[in-house]
Amino acid sequence: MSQENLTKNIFSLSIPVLAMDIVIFTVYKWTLCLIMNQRTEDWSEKWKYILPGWVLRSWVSLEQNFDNILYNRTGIKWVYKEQLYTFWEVDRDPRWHVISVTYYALISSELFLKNVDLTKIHILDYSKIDEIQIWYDHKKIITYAKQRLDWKLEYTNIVKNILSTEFTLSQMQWVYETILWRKLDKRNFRKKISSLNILKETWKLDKSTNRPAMLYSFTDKELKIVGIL
Amino acid sequence: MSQENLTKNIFSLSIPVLAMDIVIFTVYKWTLCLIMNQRTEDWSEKWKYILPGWVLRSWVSLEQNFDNILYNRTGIKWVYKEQLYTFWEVDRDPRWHVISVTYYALISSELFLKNVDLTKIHILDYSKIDEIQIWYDHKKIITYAKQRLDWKLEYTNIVKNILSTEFTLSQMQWVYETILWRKLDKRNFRKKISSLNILKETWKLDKSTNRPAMLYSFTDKELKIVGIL
DNA sequence: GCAAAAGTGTTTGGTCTACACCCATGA
DNA sequence: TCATGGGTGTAGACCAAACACTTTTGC
Repeated sequence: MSQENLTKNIFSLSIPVLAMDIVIFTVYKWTLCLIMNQRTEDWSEKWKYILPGWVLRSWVSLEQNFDNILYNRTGIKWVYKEQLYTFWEVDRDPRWHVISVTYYALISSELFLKNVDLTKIHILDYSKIDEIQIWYDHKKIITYAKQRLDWKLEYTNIVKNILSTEFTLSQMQWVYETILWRKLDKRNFRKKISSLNILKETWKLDKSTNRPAMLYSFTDKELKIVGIL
Repeated sequence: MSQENLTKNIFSLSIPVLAMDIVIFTVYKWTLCLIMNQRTEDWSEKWKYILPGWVLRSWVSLEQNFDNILYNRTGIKWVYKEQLYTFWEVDRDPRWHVISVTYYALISSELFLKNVDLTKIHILDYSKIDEIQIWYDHKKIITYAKQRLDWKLEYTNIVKNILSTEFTLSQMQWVYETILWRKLDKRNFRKKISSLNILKETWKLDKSTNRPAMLYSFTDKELKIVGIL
């Protein structure tokens, strides 16, 4: 059944359409970015940015659905993800009642750029989202996802899902500073991170800067609750 | 359309059934309790406890749906509520794919007992849930709700939704101790609470104990993020 | 030799914890 | 007068924040 016939049938039962939308964050060129599609509205020529997503079918769990959307749009099989919230989406066509289960995800920009076809999906600067056209209430979802991301950065080791596997402490601090949008004290940051025992030295050096810096990696593979800031 | 015909039609489209289940907590006789219905399984005579809930229809927002379930089952029009999580429910009948949007809610036992018909809905001791029969994976939902409740107790003024409008500091401390299931130091508790400026004295006395105690009420109507413990 | 980023300690103020006794009332 | 729960303060440990200079390298 086509997507269009399906939604028509769903309307006739007077039940809501169940969909999934996903918010994918990355840090690219030291800037927090979103991965989004573009679509025209049916009744106009205007292009708008829209979160990757589609209408849910049976037989597939929510997590599997996420993975399918991700793979379909980016060619990537696994990223860190977390369920965000389930929204009742109000539409301008009053026959439409969409309930959208949303997830957010983190990806390192290296992994993203290696797999993706940039003619089909776009990477856009989070700080500019107020200036661009966004599909319906997807901006509300993005704002909610950003709040959750901020919180998780402060209280867990989630940041490892945005960093590449080896990184310097300065790079890690820059990621915190760009996402949380505030300056952190270098000495206090390093002291705190090293007291948490979540990193190990690789004893390799990053020579891309003037004075070479130690490269670190995370000791734990799993998400861990730790007060970072 | 009957609920049964509706679900049959939904299956034929091979989309998941969308439902809502709600977890209602209260503190009754200094014990954390759940408000649940009872239902027999179709193919057996066994009675099991089930969370209040039903299949979602169009035209009604998620929050409105919650209020409708609450009113239908308890006769109560408003309680504090929060969306919890959206679960993909695996059932023993493989044709069934249920996606359940869950909420949790808090209510003072006075308000609950004033409105409810106890032949239609039950109040049961949270600490005994391992000993009773619970519908499918509703226990998983309850456990998740309890974690969220614990967290919110520690970091917000959410406790006011379980207490009656005027209460003594000892009553407040008892609520924390029964829900979090640990002893708190009386002096430190009172010091912390009073430093937060979230309560005001009513200058009335509770004379039900030996030495009369000051009755307090909350200054803020809204949920507020404050580190309580 | 100088520009650029890496790396490193100490002091201070605030917050958390542990802990024990007197007070007001009802029975 | 005694049993019951209400109410109060202090000392030590720990944690967070503020703050500036030296080191290593590339150019």
